[in-house]
Amino acid sequence: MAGEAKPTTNVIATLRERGLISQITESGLEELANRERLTVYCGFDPTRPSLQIGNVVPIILLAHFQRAGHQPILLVGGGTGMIGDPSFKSDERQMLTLEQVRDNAERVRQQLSGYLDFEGENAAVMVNNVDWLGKMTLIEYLRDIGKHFTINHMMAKESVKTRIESREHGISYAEFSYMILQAADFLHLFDVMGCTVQVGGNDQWGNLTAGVELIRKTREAHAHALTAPLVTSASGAKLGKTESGALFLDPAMTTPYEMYQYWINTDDRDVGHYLKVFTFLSLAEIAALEAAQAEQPASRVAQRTLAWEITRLVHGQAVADGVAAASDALFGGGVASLAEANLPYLAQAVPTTIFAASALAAGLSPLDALVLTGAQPSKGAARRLIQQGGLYVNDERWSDPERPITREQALFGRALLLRVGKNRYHLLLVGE
RNA sequence: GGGCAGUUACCGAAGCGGCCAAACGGGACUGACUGUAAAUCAGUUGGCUUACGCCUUCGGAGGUUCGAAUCCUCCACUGCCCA
Repeated sequence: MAGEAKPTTNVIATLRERGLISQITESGLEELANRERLTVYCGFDPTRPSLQIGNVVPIILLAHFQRAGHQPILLVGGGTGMIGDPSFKSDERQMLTLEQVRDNAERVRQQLSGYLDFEGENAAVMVNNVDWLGKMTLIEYLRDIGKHFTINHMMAKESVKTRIESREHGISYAEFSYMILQAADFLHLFDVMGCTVQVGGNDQWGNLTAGVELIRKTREAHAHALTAPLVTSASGAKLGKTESGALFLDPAMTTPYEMYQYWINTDDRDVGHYLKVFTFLSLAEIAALEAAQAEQPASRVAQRTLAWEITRLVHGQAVADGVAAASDALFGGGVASLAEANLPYLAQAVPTTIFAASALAAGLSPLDALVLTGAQPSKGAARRLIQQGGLYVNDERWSDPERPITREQALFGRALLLRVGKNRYHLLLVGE
C-alpha cells in the first residue's frame, strides 16, 4: 500500500515550523516523506483508564502525517502495558492486573478513535500489540530479538540511566526489557504493514531508536524516528496540571467544560505556541489571532479559539459549542443568554444540585440554597457572604439574606444559577 | 528506664484564673480594581431563623473554683537531654 500515492505536502517542514519536532533520526526522512507515502505509527500504553492531554501531541503528529497523505497506525499497548515503560521513571511501576490492562486498553482504544480518518486510501489503522507480543515464545524473543541488543548499549540509554545508578530503586529485568518489546513492535509493523516511521513524545527517544536499530540489523532496512518536544508553559508549569489532577481525555474523568476552561486560562505568552501545537489552523491564522489578542487582551480571542479547537478535537464539535455557550453564559453574556438546550452543558460546567419544585413554590431561603448546594458550610457563613455582596442568583446580586427566592427568578422555570464571589457557581435544578 | 519542654482554631504562634470564640502572622474567602491574569487596598474567617443572647471549642478524662485555654491529678502523643 505504502508508496503508491504521492504525498501532498512536506509534512516534516510543517511539523518543524509548528515546533513539533524535538529529535529526528538523521536518515533522510524529510526527502523520503516528500517522495512516497509512508506508514507511521505511535504507541499508547494503557497504564491508566484514560489518556491525558499530553498524549494528544503525538496523535497530532500522526494527523499531520495523514493530512500530508501518509498512513497512520495507532498502536494500543495491550502487551507492553503489562510490563510498564521505565523511561525517565524514578520508581519501579506497580504492575497492573491483566484485567486492568485489558479494561484500560479498551478505553484507550475508544479515546484514540476520534482523531484520525479511518476511511479513504490512507485510512488510519488501529492495532494492539498484545496480538503479536502475546503469542511470541520465550525462545523466539531471545533468539530473534534479544540477540540483537547488547546489555552494554541498553544500560547506556539516558531513559534508564538513573534507575541503573540508583541504589534505592533499581530496575527489574521486566522493565529493563521494555525497550526490546517496543523494538519488536516496530519490527512487526515493518514486516506486516511496511511501517518505517515511529513517532512519540521526547521521553520515547530511546525506545524508538531501539526499534530503528533492530530493523537495520535484522532487515537491513532504514527506519526512522521522530519525537515531539514536551510541551511546557512560559511559567514553567507542567502542561495539563489542574488542582484536581491531570487533564484526562475521558469526559467522565475531566469534563469537557474543565478542558475548555483550562485552555481559556492560557497565558498570553503561551497561546500562540499552543495554537501551533494543538490545532490545525494555518500559521497565518495563528499570527492574526496573536495580533488581535495583543491589541485587545480582554477579548481573549486567541484563548477562545484555542479552547474551542481543542475541545472540538477531543470531544467533538457539538460538545465544544455547548461548553463554549455555557462558558460565555458564566463569564460574559449572563445566564439569560443561554439557550435551554445548552442547560445540560451548564450543569456539566458547575456543581449541580436537584431540588424539589415545592421548595421553590414556597419561596427558597438563599441561606438554605447556599447550604443545600454545599456552596457554603453554614448559614452563618452564607449570611456573611450575602452581606458582603458575594451572592448572585441568575446574575442578579442578592443582598438580602431574608428575601426568599421564588419561581419568578428561575430560568426556564426550573434553573437557578447561584454565583458565589467572582467565579464559583452552583446550579440548582428543579427535579422532575 | 530517668529528666526537661511542649500539645491552642486550616497552618504557625500569643494567651498563664474573670475584660477569651481566644492577640498577631500566613492561608482561605468576599468586595473594589482588572483580561475568567498578576499586583494592590478594604473587609470576613466556630455553630445557631444575627441574637450586646445561647451552644460547642484551646491533646483526652477527671478534679479545685462563684468562674478554667489558664491551677491540680491521671492518661496519650511530640521534641530535646541522660542511661
